Amino acid sequence: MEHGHGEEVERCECTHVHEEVVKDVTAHMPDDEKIYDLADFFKVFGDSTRIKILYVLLCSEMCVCDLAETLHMTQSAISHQLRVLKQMALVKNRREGKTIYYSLSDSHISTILNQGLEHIEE
Amino acid sequence: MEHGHGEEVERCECTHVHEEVVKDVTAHMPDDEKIYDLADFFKVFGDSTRIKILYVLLCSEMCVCDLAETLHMTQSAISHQLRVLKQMALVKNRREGKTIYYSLSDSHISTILNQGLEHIEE
DNA sequence: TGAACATATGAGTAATTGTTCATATGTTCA
DNA sequence: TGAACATATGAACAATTACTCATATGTTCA
Repeated sequence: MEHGHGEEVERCECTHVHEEVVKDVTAHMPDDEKIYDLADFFKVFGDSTRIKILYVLLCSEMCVCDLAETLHMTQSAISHQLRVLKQMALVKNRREGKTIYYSLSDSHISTILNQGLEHIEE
Repeated sequence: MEHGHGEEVERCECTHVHEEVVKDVTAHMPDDEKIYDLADFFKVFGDSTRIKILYVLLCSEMCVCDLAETLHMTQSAISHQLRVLKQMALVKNRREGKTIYYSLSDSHISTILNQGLEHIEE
């Protein structure tokens, strides 16, 4: 049983592909670009330092310095991670003199964190 | 103004820590272990191959071979990722002869994916 | 203006991770 | 039983990533 695309590299050796299902599912998949964006989005949640930062900001707006103190990490490490969170539009900041205060910029965040918690708690 | 823990390494040079806020927030943080589990959970969603697999399975139960065909990837690569998804209890499988069918094992998954989509679509 | 402070950032490094390749495990059927 | 098939897995490698260190940017205040 041929797969019908001789010009492509053969990826799968199985001879019994269920072609209808494959076609059907393929038709209902989100665009590749959207998939990559989604993965990048969740990647941001896939680091404990960033999760901690989000939980802190869920509780209170905070400056970089206090975040570092709270999480027992260097100012630089926190600053780097805040940059990642900001790029993904999860946090925003405002300046007050020398100090820069960060806060959550999206209301989905607690929902997403809670869904995650529900899962890992079975 | 001392921070009051001389035995610890000094992580933050700022001299103006807002101690009350730090204390308050610290008291309301989830356990470290839970934070790590959460990060590990979201890490699983932070890869486009795994996201694709989840979207496929959201649509239909499927064998490893068909997944590889659908996503244009090797059987081995898919199998490795299915292992990760299974360890996180996101997918389950059943055997039927030589074939092993995978399907979603958790109803939160579509909710979580949708929350992510909502965010990246602004 | 210049010193002190709060934050940001680039380069370097160690650790993690996704894929490939080769091969092992487990099932069916002649 | 042994050949063919479907899936799983370990080792190796390339790419990514989180942190550190040094330093740059930007603000305040004397």
